[in-house]
Amino acid sequence: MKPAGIKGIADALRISIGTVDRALHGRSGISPRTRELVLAKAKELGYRPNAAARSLKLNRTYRLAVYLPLEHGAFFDAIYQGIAEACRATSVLQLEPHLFRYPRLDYGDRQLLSAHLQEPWDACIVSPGNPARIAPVLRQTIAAGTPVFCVSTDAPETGRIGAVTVDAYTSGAIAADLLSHVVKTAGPLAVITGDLSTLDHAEKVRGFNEGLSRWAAHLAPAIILETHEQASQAHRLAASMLASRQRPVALYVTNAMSVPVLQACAERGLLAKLPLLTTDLFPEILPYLETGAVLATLHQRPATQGSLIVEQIVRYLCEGRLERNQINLAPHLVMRSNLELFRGEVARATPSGVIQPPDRQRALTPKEPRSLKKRKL
Amino acid sequence: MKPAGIKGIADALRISIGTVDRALHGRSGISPRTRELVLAKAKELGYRPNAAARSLKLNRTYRLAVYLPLEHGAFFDAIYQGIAEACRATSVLQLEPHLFRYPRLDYGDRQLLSAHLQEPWDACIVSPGNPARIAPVLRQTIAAGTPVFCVSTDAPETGRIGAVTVDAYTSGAIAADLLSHVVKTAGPLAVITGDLSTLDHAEKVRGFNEGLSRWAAHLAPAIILETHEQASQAHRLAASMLASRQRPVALYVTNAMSVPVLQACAERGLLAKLPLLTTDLFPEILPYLETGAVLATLHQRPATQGSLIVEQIVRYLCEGRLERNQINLAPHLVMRSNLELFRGEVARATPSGVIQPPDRQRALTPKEPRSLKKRKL
DNA sequence: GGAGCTGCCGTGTACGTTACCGACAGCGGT
DNA sequence: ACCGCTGTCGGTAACGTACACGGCAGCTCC
Repeated sequence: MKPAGIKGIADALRISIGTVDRALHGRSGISPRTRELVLAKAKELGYRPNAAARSLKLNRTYRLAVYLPLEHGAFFDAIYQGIAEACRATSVLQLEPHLFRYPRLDYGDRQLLSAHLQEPWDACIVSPGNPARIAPVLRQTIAAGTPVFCVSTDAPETGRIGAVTVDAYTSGAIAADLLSHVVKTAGPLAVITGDLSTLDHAEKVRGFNEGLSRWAAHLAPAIILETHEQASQAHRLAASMLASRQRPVALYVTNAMSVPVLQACAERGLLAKLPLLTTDLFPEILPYLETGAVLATLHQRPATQGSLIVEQIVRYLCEGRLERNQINLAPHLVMRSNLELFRGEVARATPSGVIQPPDRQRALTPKEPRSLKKRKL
Repeated sequence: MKPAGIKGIADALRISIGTVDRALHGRSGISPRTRELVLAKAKELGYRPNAAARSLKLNRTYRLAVYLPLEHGAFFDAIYQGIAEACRATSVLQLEPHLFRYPRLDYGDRQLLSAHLQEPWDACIVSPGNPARIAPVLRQTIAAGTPVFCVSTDAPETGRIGAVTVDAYTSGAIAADLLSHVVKTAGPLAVITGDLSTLDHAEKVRGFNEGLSRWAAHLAPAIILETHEQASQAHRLAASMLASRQRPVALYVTNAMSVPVLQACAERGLLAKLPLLTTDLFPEILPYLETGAVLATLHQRPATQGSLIVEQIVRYLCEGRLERNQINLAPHLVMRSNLELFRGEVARATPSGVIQPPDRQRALTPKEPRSLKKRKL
């Protein structure tokens, strides 16, 4: 009826629970024959370890290393908020998150991870902006015994245990889908993105373009502008594009550079005229959403991603494996009509964009020259 | 540093753990003075009961009564799927959900709940279609010691412990928001709804109308059609409306009666012409979404609601209270562009629309005459 | 004044698991 | 024959909590 415990197996085989424990957990000091017998009986009786008893016995705090970039502060702050919140809410075992931040999406993560290779972390969370670049270090970390979990972006080929992402391709496709219905006049569309060498942005652009070609034959293919994550450049590019002869009929901003772009629109009096789609939800964008100047923003639900990855970690630490090792979330479409429901998720981050845990916080200072950013990938 | 256990309090006061236990759990056999001392020390030391030890000690299965209507089968099936899934996934304590179904949203729930008043349920989940009508029974249930949780719709004035809902008003508002951008030609809008006496539908219509007046001055106020949850009537009403002189320029279906309405549209060759918004995600609607005949559907995330309410129950059973007793979810907007991400959530329900747990399943047969539906409320 | 009762409190056991200690057989070496 | 070593297994304390049981005062009552 009910699944037998370790004692049930021991009684059924007339051996001691110590032997059963050795067999089930691959410990040494047991003959291969006995191990086979125990494992067979365990499967027969449907053994499921009692998580409560286990976490009671080995009552330790699990140390969780979280590596997030300082770039896109508000977004990654919200991810860490979700992580910390979930760690606090977990009742079955106590998790202690430690945050480490590095300067940019594509630089600094490897140094931090390498430095921690010898330390006894129970799990670590990374956000691999450039999966291929960081893969070797992740493989080393896994080989050293620390399970790796990915959030926001994924690196599946490294053997990471679990991942929570939002589908970047779908984000782009949704943007195209919406604009295909809203934009009736023919004309070019514009995509303002960060850096196409970043997987996330490339996927969004791909989804947007494929969506356009499928659903919006009346619209010209999109103009792609790369801001390289600099506000001044974003403003300059947007302004010059809006002043040009080939003015776009709608805009889609795939990164957090919405505000300078919106300012450029406002300067030319196009705020109410031009359908605008943005990405993420942060305080500065709220007024634009409320007035309808921004049609919708593609909310990547960072807090949800953070709490889900912790949920995966808990499950992995308890059961030793994951049935679904990748969770692909749908981005939420936030508009003036449902904005109220998301107010709780915005602007809970610290103003500075840096979260300082009381115990240990190390932020790497950028020493590597900027030119190293261009890699062969 | 770390929160003290029951032993820590006992040592600090130089008394036994038995006495501390009596004080903390309000048991008899302790003097008021000692109890005060213990409670004060517990607060001072920041006592947090060890969930693992507790659930190990009282290693019982909690019995969970789930009351859901047979009407709108697919939707409530999905809620139960979410509940059952979450019960299985809970490692800290074992939950055993028992499903009871009653014929209609507005009839049959009271009888089931009344009949169970004397039974020892550890918690129950209800979906109060008409909160005012069922409130007395819920109050009785709570008074009898069974904590009540609401899903899909809420009855906050009854003293229920927790609730998970999607914001019906926002669903309507989102529909209006979308149509305000998509529909450029002036004309009336049509809302096909169930029964305006149901709170859920009334709220959606209210949200839709207020959204229209705020954001779509160019569109005439909506025509409201009540289907009373009958497919034939839905088809008839939609067909006659589409044939009338005042043909609407867009449709919004707030209940699960989309398919007959869509068929009526198809019969008049309006499928590609008329912007259509629907509610919920079920297998029959998938082709319409794929082709773009349905612009978007407002997915009320029944599985998510189910798993979240179980999460609330677990938290309540472990900690004795809830910090947030109401969770208001945002509906997901499912369109052709993000449909793929939701395929896993659709059509996992049993074909008959009735889930039969192996042990005990009682479905009330409708005996009460239909006329009783009209109550003074 | 002892029996019986009540109020208050300490002690012990059990929950299922992990980790460690020690028992015991078998073996080779001295 | 004794020692030491290895491989295999049994036994058991302990994790923090819940709860039953028993003890010890103080009291009443015949």
